[in-house]
Amino acid sequence: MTTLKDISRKLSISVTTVSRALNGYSDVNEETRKRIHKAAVELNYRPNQFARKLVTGRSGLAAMVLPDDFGITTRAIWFEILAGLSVEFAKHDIDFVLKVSPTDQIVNTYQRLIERNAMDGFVVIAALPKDERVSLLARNDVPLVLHGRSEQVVECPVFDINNYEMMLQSMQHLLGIGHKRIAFIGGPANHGFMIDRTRAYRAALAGGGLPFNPDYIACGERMTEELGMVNSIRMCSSGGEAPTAFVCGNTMIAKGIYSAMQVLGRNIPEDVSVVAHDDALPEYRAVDFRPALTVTRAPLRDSSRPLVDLLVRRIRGEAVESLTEIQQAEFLVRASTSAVKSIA
Amino acid sequence: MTTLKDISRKLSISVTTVSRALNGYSDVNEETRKRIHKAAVELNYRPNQFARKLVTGRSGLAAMVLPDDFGITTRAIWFEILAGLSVEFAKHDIDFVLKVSPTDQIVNTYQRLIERNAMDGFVVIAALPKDERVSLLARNDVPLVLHGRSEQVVECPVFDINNYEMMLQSMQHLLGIGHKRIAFIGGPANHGFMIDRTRAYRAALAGGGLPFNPDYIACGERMTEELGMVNSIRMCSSGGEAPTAFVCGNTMIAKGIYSAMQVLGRNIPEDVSVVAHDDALPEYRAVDFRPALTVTRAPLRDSSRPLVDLLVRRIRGEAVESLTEIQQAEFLVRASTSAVKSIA
DNA sequence: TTATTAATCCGAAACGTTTCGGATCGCTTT
DNA sequence: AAAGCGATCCGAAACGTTTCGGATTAATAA
Repeated sequence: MTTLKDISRKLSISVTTVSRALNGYSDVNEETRKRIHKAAVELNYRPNQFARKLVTGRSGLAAMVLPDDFGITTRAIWFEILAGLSVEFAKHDIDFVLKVSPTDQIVNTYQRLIERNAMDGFVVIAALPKDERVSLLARNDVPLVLHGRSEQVVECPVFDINNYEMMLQSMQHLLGIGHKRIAFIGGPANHGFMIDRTRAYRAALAGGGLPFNPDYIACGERMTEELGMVNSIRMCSSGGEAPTAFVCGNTMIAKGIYSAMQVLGRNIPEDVSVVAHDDALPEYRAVDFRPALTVTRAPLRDSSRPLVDLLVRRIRGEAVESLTEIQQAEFLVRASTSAVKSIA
Repeated sequence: MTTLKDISRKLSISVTTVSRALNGYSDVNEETRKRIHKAAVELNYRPNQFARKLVTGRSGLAAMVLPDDFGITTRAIWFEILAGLSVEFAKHDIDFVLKVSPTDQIVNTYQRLIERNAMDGFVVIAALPKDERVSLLARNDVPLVLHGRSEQVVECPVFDINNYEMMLQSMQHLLGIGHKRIAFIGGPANHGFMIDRTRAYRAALAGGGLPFNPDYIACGERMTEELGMVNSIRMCSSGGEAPTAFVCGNTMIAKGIYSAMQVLGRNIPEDVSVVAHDDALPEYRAVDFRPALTVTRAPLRDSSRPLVDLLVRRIRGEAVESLTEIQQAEFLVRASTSAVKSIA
């Protein structure tokens, strides 16, 4: 543990100057700066972040709070996000702390964390339209970055993918090849991204002169294979006409639909087309589906960097107005979609 | 942000006494202690852990370093572990920081973390017989707790499950109902737990007077469905006699075997018995297998508490000798195992 | 020559704790 | 009456930074 004082002593230079040299202030001679840097590496100096925090207020810690029932989707996804955040924060010399809390205690957990005043910032995932976490943090003036747009007007950086246009694109593809009965199996109805996608779904139907059929839309808290399976089976086997195409909130849902169609003896894409949004989870690779899955693709891993960058810039004090980033998903047509057969 | 000084001022009591009262020292009058506690909650006092760290050396931070290729198994498992650790550490007022690092940089990452001197301790998972991480940490005298026994004699707390006896139990069950050709599909050969299980596998065979057939044992870096699938198919379709029973390193491998047996047209348990070790991952529930899977069960989630407890006790300075804990797995016989048919 | 200025440097205070080494006071022993 | 003791309290230093407000020197401008 070498300290500023050690360097100071060794070089007979004041602690002040050593500190200023190391922090790149302009009022230190270039030559002494070099000596100081040299001594610093020789002595293997590492600034004590706790001492620094005491005076600057910055701790070099950022956190994320997760519900212990894992919400929206599966563990694998969360891990993907966590891993990405950890490495991105590391690039900024920030340690990433993970808090897991009972779902009904999430807000309390935030409250305690805010009081302790140890975190430089938070990343908040899966924004709800009115998000209590967000308002709590914003009210206490602690930096946060939001994944997904929240309806409430808050002063905080936001990262999101273009859910609306993404969905529009999928729909227009299907409409363009003649589909008239298109179902949408999505996620939790109250989440921002689902609201956007639903809006786009309805807009696309309207644009194509098609009616909105409430039986053709399914929501669910957890976007799993099961959700895709049970809902697609239900839609295909209820009295009315079955959909000729499905749009899925993610690839797991699509996987469920694939299984369901196999059970029902319908072929993809001859009988049913399938499109999904692809977060690029390594465990559900769209190209490995048989037939390969047509998707809008926006790798979840790619969201870590913008999230962290935005948060860091907010912590550094940049104006919030400039801190919004929307990622465009790419549209990849593969073998799971084809023109509708006119026999319908 | 209220500080000791605020309480001190409000009560006209020295900062020293306030500090000592709050920390439970005996040299403060019971009545003043009460006044101080009252004022502390009124002012919503939260000790500044950074100031504290400066003088005590304890930061209230513990970390785990993971490889970015996730090693041994799937993301879901890691998340299970992380979540458990986070909530257990929280009970001790310790923040859990997650570091993800390129696999070939793991040791460097530890090195830097040690130099920065910011973590009170580390939890190290999946011990190798000679584990560089462990020796590095131990050499620098930083507290760690080990999951899985390491061969090298280090002074550090260890938590593990009884891999050897567990395996013995599975084998004896199979031997007891008449199986003579028992295969073992495990995990990465160099890991401690795999070594223990392999030893038990061979010991059980020897105990039953059976030969060790190297074709009947399969290792693999990642304990996935695929591993179970390809190896069981290979074993069943090579020239010699097929195994009548499989012991699996985890339930994912078992799942792979189930699929493989279906493909090969063999029935479980009529043609083939299957036993697995069950970490109790919510996504692979042994009771939901068809037929339900016989297992040795030791929920991974249950390991968080002992791990954290051991580490905290080590940090507090308890003698390392007392800090070893071995969890006994329970053996649950279900429908996937039955007496061997004599037709073989 | 003297006043300004630019380039360097530094002392001391501050951040919020903990802890060492007493100090005070009233009682009990000798 | 002096000494000793237990119960309470406290001042000041220390932990390792950053930063405010100068101080010093030499060169430049008046």
